[in-house]
Amino acid sequence: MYNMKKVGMRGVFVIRIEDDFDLEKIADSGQCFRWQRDGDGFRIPFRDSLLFIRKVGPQDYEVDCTEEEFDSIWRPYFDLVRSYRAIRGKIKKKDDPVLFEAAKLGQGIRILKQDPWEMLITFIISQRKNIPAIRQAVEAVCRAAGKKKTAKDGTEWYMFPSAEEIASLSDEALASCRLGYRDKYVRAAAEAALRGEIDFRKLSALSHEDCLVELQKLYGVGIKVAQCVSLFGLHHLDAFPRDVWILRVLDEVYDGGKNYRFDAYAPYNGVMQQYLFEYYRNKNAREVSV
DNA sequence: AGCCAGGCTTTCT
DNA sequence: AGAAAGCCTGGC
Repeated sequence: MYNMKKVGMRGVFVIRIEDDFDLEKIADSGQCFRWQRDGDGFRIPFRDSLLFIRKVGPQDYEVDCTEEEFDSIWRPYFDLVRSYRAIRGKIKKKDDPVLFEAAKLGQGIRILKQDPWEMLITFIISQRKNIPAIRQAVEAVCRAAGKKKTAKDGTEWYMFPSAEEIASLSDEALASCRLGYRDKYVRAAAEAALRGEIDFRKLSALSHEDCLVELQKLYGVGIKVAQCVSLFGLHHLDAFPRDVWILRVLDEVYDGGKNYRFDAYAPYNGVMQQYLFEYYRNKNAREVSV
């Protein structure tokens, strides 16, 4: 899938990625809310690691970690063992011209393998918020409850807080994150995790459908949030979150969803959802701004 | 049982 | 002012 070559500096090397991979599109795709633009690259927090990555050639990316760290942490995170070009190739223009166009514009999007706990809290917070507001709220929770870290180059950042750390916040401290009515959902999820009522090690052994049932037992978690956690946190690539944009495109293009061919794209409907989401959101944004 | 309206906090455009 | 990657509650 990719070749690697060192460029000399300690803990810095260049990786070649010969598949769909577009940092800008992934950053804007609404699946990750903590990526930070930094110069011509991105700083990406994940568990207790922080990666700086920037594009240095058509398929070449400089990363500030060791090869071992890239292989063990970041290759799975970016899902580089899978070919998204091949998934995109399943879409035929004659079968579905809208999805074909969406996938062409969305080429480079991947489904990241993110931390399921972080995804649960993040998508609880996302309810009725736009993306900039989600970023702000998630970062506030990290600052309030997460461990402070200092990267090799001195950059300070905060880990996403554990269930224990969130549960131990006072009402005042949680309220200062300004989550609005969602703060009681966040606290309930943290307390459920402490009681063992939600355990992602057990959840990862279940089918996508069983995951949805388990996740929806949590207060404040409905079908939309459950699908997002399943797709972005548990990497069930057939999960198909229906947000307002997807409901809109299913209604307007696929006759309420009847004409969208889920069977044809299984088990990758979640990838298709990302193409449709980006395409329709950007299309609408352009129309509004004109 | 299953559907639907109303309400909810805050931020961004 | 209206919309924003929704969900809960109560009433039919």
